[in-house]
Amino acid sequence: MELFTSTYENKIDRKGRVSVPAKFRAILDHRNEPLILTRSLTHACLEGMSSERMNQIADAIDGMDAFSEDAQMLQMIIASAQELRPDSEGRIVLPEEFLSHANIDEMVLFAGIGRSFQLWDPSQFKTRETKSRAAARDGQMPKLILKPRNPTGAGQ
Amino acid sequence: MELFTSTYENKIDRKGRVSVPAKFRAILDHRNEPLILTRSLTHACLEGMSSERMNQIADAIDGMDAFSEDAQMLQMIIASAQELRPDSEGRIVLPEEFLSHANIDEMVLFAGIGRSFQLWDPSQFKTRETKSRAAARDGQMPKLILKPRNPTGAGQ
DNA sequence: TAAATTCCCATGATATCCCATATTATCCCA
DNA sequence: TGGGATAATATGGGATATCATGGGAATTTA
Repeated sequence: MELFTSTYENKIDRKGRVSVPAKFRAILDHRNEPLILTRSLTHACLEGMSSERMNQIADAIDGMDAFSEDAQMLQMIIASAQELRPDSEGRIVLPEEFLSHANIDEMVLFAGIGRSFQLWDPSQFKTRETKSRAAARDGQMPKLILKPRNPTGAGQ
Repeated sequence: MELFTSTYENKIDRKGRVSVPAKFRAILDHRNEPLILTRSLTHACLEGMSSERMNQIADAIDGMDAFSEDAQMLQMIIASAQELRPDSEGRIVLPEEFLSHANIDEMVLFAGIGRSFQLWDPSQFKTRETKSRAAARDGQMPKLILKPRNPTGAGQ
């Protein structure tokens, strides 16, 4: 499975359009799946993913007690989701509630985080990155235990 | 598993391209995997690895609480990683943020360190090497404990 | 019908492809 | 074992393709 990696900083034009990075589009196109955006529950950013990933989240919520506080909170992820179809040039228009949630005005920073990606106001992302790197230098790195992967992907 | 060994010093041409040492390419090609570069969290250098390792990190994140601090720090690793496909001559173009992180300008030193390799500014690497060797002569040699390997390689 | 959205084409910048060449490493045979 | 032949590698540069971005025109929405 291809991963969303790296960061890209793209401009919002006067019509409100912004290019989805070609590498990200290629991953979505390759799976022939539409792009889903949601507002992050914990950060001033947006989450982008394939609809398959959104289904995984729905499945995870279905596995919980449906009336629990946790389930209801996570349902907000799905409630805020929008399917955005890029135009023939690979651009999308971010709705107003998305822009304000992430404090995005003229530039969008796309950050690949593996199975999904995030959309940030560039300066807010850079602040976060600086803090993470400082924490890493201070030895606050999380334990990372790498497991050999099943070549067939069957165990995934 | 084949190891990345030895050091190579290659030139960055006026288009910003630099040859990945053929020996390193052969290891990656052999696994048919793209090359991933990240900025080291601890040093002024870049880390090169196969995408297999990036997938392992993504798997580890999926197994964690998605909203935890730990998961977020690991996501930052993926966000700062770039997948670089060498051209038909085996060259890559190092993006600006990578060059500045490692203080690389016209030459790149590739240092094989086993399961992965590093990219350094040649003079900074040589300074490091000198210091390490001096420390070793001063008796600051770490204990090196070797274990017999499982011939099948199953135990990693 | 005015405003907003979508479609389509244009363009500059950048990255990639492809071929050429010098230099180094490897091979092979006397 | 030496040394010329051969192959692999790093490097250079022109041609081509891709990508992000811009904007006019057509279409939809309110």
